[in-house]
Amino acid sequence: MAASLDEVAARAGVSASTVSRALRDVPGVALRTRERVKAAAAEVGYVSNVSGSRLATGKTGTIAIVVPTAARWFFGQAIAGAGAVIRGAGLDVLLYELGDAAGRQRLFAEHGLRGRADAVLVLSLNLSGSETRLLQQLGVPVAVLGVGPASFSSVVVNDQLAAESALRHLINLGHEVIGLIGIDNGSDVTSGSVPPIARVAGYRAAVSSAGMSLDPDLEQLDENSAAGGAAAMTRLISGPVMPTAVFASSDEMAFGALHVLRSAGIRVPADMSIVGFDNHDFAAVVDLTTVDQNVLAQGQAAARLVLAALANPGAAPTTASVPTRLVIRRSTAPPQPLRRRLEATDTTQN
Amino acid sequence: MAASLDEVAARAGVSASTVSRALRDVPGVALRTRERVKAAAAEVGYVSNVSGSRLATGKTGTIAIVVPTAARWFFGQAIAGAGAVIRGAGLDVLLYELGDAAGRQRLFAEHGLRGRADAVLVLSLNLSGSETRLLQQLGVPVAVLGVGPASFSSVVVNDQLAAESALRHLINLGHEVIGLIGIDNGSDVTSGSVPPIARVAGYRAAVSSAGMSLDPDLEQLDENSAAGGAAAMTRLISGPVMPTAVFASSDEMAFGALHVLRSAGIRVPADMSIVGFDNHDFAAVVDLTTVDQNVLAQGQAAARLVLAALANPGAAPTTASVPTRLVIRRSTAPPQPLRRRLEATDTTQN
DNA sequence: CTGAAAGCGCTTACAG
DNA sequence: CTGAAAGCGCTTACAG
Repeated sequence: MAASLDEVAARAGVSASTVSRALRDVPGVALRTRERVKAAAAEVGYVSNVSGSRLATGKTGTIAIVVPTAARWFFGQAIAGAGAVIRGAGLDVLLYELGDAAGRQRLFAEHGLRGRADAVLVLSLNLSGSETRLLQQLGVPVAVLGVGPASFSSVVVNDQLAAESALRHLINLGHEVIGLIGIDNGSDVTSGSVPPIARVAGYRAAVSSAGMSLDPDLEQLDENSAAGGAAAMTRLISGPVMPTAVFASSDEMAFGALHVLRSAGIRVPADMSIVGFDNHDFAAVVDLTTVDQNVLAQGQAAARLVLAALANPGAAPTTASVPTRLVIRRSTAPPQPLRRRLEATDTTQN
Repeated sequence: MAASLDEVAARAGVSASTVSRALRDVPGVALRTRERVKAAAAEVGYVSNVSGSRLATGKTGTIAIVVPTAARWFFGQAIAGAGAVIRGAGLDVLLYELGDAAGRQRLFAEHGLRGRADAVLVLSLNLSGSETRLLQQLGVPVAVLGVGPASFSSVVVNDQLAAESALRHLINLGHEVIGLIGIDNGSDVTSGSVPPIARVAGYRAAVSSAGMSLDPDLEQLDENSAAGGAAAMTRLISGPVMPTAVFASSDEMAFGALHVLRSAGIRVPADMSIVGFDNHDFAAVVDLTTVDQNVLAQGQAAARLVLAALANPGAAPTTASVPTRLVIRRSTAPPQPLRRRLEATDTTQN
């Protein structure tokens, strides 16, 4: 059904070699010849057979994106960002979702990627030593989104500093008892490796340097989801010491936390301030003060890194850093004087 | 660097043909020979070169998923569902995000898909006649998620019936003035084709058959996002007639609407009931009554359809229907008696 | 600037 | 059950 190179050659009255060269715009073909060939190709609706050219060139024209799942906000954004850059460069994207531990094992152990892509982009996965080795054995450029092995280019965000700035905002507002809702990745492959530790470190650093003491009861970890955030906030507001402000390590967790506060009659920000992390699409809708990390831009940057490595195979791996910024909305305010807080609490208990 | 078929053949002391047959588990190879070949392949770490086999067989071992963007909840779910089924069948997924109108044009007009995949899965796109024709000319099975041309298999949801059931719930609760927040896709390619019209039709059918009259002021369309939902709800509560309940055509719109109600001091469900559509991950968190449409399952079903078409090329296109169900949460309740409503409104205005 | 030929790494009738 | 040979549709030195 599809026309072949030879048909175009016959129609244009040249050899297949010339057709090949003319159509790919490689230099060394007379302008008139090139035009004649292109016209002939258009007439028969010729489309180059990718399998043929891949075999001949050894290039697949494809970049693999490896991701825990496409079904979560963060990864959807990252895929979209990286995908746009990749397609902009004329390459295809092959999407590998790990799904679960078995899927992860399968992809890495069984050479699932071998020969299928010219480069691979790993999004937010804590790569094990053996996984890193398997990726290296692929013999193609690899870039990662998030902290990765030194042998790969990477795109990072300074999570600790970003968390510190969020905390400082709370501290400058006058808060003296600040809780943390942190991410506990557990063994869930789909949760990726949103650097939870760096954000906790930022919380602790800011709290300590403000002269406040760290209290384990004020640090509640849970799974990175609205439900996890709700559970963590429930523990905070029923714990031994009630914070006047909370830093949540992700917006999704903050959303769940906000809901618990609302159900409990605890007003935001009057009775409790809350800051998230992400600047998720819904953060603006619920007026959540949050740390913006432009995930789309991170995906784009990662794709550019891998494209650069493809263009310049010898180059050393580089690390690109995407800036974050605090977005102030209406979920943060100075703490209320104690009396008003108690009154508000009484009202709630009616 | 990678070992070739011939190396394995030499090592196992057989011909390349036999290696090829043995490794792919095609019948007609002596058991002992097969084992010897597999052992030799394992020893040299042989991995079949996909370009070579693709050219020889004409099969790519790949299914293309065409989607407006991976950066929206609905499509992330659908990609994950379809992807799991496709990978389960041992095939790769090639992801084509349209991005914008230009990207859409490029993919369809420039034979972007030709020869790259054994089948294509189109997720929620209103295909034009020429796009349909171009897909047919690909000569591979095509399946769509959502309403599509009769020549392709499709997975649908009965949007009208689902909307009607949501409305009936509101009507049975005693609501007599019910607003609609509908989806206005406009010209945004990334919004896909969530069948907005069918949901509006369901709203109208239920309202009419309950003996209530349709009022254009009660139908507010906007873009399918939290911001759009917020804008539409703002118009509803500042319009000539104040509804006691609202049906939102998507959960994202409902989230925005809920936020506006909260800001306005209109209590849900005491002063206003609201039903969404999707059963988005966050719906449970905000206690939103909604129509569950299992998008993951829709993606899986679409992938199964395309796999079936691949296995049985002659078969006629089929349509699979994924059931929806109303999930009752705490955003719906009977309307308050008029007096209490007025009191509540007064309080708000203080 | 152009063409004939070899080759990319497999698979598959065909023959034995 | 096994092997030699042709072929899948391109690209690319090489020669002219």
